[in-house]
Amino acid sequence: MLKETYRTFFGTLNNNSRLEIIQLLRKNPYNVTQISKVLNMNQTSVSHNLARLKRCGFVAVKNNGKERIYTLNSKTIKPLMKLIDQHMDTYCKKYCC
Amino acid sequence: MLKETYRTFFGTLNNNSRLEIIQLLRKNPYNVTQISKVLNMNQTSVSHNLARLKRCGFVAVKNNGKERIYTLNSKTIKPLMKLIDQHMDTYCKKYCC
DNA sequence: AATTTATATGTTACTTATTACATATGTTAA
DNA sequence: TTAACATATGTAATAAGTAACATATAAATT
Repeated sequence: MLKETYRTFFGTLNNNSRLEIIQLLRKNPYNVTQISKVLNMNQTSVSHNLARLKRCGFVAVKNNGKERIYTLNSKTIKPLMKLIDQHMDTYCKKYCC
Repeated sequence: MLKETYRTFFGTLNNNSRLEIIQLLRKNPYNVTQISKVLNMNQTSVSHNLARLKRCGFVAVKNNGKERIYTLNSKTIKPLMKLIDQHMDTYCKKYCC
């Protein structure tokens, strides 16, 4: 059902840890340990959150030996985040928060 | 803080009632009672949710006598929803849900 | 000015999500 | 083949969000 798909989509984005991961991956691809260290999150939390991001097509992963390198979806999520930043610049200073 | 702004933004979208309201307002502006009837939600719930949507710049409101007519932000939220629909079309059938 | 209609707000029981623990799996190197 | 490193998954206490009640405000009609 469409409604549930939206919920999965936005539920995925509505989380500090996942947003921090997304912001990091906007710059560069990283593996789990790197994300974990840079963001000062424990590894299991990073893995759980990456699993959810992957399930929704926000990130893709490729294996490199024992590492797994995560990349942000540049076709849809990168431009989406840009559009959202624009909305926040224009509206969220006045109305939100 | 930026992180909190994102949370407010996505938290607003991560809710069935508010998503239904947004989908309805993508078609047309409506007043509270109309939204309430069409979506079969109680009025207080609709008002609470519209208040949050307004706080974040998702909707605008104008008074018409005792009615208040709510309009979806056509500059940012309409195109945003379109982009999200595109992402879901491409990725969410395979990965999500 | 009292009544009706339209909308907004305060509060709380209940539902849902998150985080972090313990632990499992998978890969490489000695 | 076992030790070490990298990542994933199951589970549960805790934290956060939701819905719906009661009630307040505001405009128009009588």
